[in-house]
Amino acid sequence: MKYVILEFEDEIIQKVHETLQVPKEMIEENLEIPREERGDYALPCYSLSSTLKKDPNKIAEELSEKIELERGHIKKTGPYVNFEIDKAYLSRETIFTCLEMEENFGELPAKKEKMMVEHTSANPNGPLHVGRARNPIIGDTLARIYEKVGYDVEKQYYVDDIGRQMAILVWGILNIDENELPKIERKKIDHELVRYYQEANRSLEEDENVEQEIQDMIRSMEKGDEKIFQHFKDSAQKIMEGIAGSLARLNIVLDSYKSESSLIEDGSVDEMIKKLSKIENTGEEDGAIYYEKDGKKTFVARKNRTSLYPARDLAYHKWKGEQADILLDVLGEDHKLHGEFIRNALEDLDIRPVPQIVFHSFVTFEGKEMSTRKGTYVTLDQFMDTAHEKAKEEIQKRGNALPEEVESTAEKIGMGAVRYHIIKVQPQKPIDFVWDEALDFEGDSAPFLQYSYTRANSILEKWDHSTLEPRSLDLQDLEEGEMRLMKRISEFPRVLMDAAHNNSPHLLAKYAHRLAAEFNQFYRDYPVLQSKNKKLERVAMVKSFKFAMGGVLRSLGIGKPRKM
RNA sequence: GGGCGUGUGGCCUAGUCUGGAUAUGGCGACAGCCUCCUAAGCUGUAGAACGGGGGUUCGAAUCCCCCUACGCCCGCCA
Repeated sequence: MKYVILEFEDEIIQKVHETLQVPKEMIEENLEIPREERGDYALPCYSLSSTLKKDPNKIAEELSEKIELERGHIKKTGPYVNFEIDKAYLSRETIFTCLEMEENFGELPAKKEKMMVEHTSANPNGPLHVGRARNPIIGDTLARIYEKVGYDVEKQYYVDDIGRQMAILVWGILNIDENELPKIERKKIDHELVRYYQEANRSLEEDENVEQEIQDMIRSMEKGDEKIFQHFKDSAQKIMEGIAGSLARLNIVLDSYKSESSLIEDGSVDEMIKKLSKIENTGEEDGAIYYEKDGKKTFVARKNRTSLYPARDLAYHKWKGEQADILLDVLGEDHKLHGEFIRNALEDLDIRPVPQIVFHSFVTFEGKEMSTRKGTYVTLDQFMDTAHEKAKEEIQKRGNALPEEVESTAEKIGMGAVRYHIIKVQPQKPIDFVWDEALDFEGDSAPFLQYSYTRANSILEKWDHSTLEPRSLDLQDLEEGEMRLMKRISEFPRVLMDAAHNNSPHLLAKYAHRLAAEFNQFYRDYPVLQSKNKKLERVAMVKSFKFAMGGVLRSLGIGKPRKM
């Protein structure tokens, strides 16, 4: 793999470093990507000027005079130095790299570290709703990005099969007559069972005895009552089937599941509580054990010494750390404090690695909170079905897809739209889910990306497939828009690195949109198959785009329709 | 009361970490483009001094302080 853009960056940093004798990190920090007219990279010399105690104009002048770039040129503009890469060279090499790597274009050398990305981990008490879908979409996209950047990634789901939520569900299943429940609106196990959960919550509010019965269940489960324990595990298992089914439709597949109950069964939670009680920041109150940091107490064990969630989650993180070198958790913003606790406590216990945590804020539905308990939500399944139907309608309206492919194409477009709609917004920003926006298939949407891909595909299908020998192409006199397209393509590995480094999957979505837009312009301006003297060259560019966009879509978990 | 996060044209959004040269893109609006590889596309116009105020700086959407609106959290729940 040869990525000209990365080589160019290195060259700039190296040469500025040699000329000014300032640390490379400092140059790297200051090097930025300016607006297009000014070149590919820019170095403002102001902050260098304070360390070097020299006029920034002088520094810019010195750099522009002394530095000779192998594949590009350098220009001083006031206190700035602008670097421009030789576009013909960049385009040529990018074409070669794309044609050689095909859809692996953009991937970086394999790294030694094993990574574990934990995402979703929703309580198994009912189907995922649109709000809960944000977590898996962020998690899966990050996992895909990290894979592309070279890590071996395991996608993990932590199944909370013993909490209060489970007790409520199990109580409902054991005590509520199916006839009292509303009709099933979808034949899917999680949708069927959530009715018991919702009805149990209603009983809980109306009847005080129910609370007592649920407490009793939790107590007997904790005391090791095998029968109750089995009920908990079975119910969780069933709901998990439903959740996994919904996720699979979005191209989200977990590699492994770890249940909370297993950590209790194998004694690792007790062990963790023992470890905790030995460290300085731990205290006891009334027999209960807590961890304290910055005046904030987190209880890890009750006075009867049964474990609390924080202790179990610590044991879980210790276990994860034994499976991988780098840990990444994707959590809702309600877990921020808990996340801090986990990181602090692991530090104090000297347990490594400490996880990186991506927090995302909540999704509201047309301004209102979504709640599984209250049943006020749009389920992910419902969203996916509606997206599929809308995509199907659009396909039929246009009539470009083959009849036998309508369903599979509608699925790719619909599911792509779902994922893209969620992933294009940075995680920490709140999303208000509005049907019309979610199902807008124009502009900044997945179908826009897929459309550009099918356009490329369509050209390539019409091409006679005559021999295309990259090295014998005439790539000397490329036109502006051709080079712009290749430049855009060449940025892919850089974007992947930035998205991974900042745990910002939305950066990839933004790039995907820029890439598709660039191709749409190329498509308008440069006939490919009708071209008299550049047909093969342009076919090579279209192929390059198809490979690059194919890789981008794969990293976003979005399907690639052939026609649409 | 305290902590964390968010506030950018009518609406949604990038940029904020790592301060820099005319603030990104989409929706909507208006005006255009299909005898030519799919118009889910493309071109153009109008529209924001970046929640408010103060400060640091040669320079602030970006850093610091105060205020404000909204979300989340502050349980021997998870």
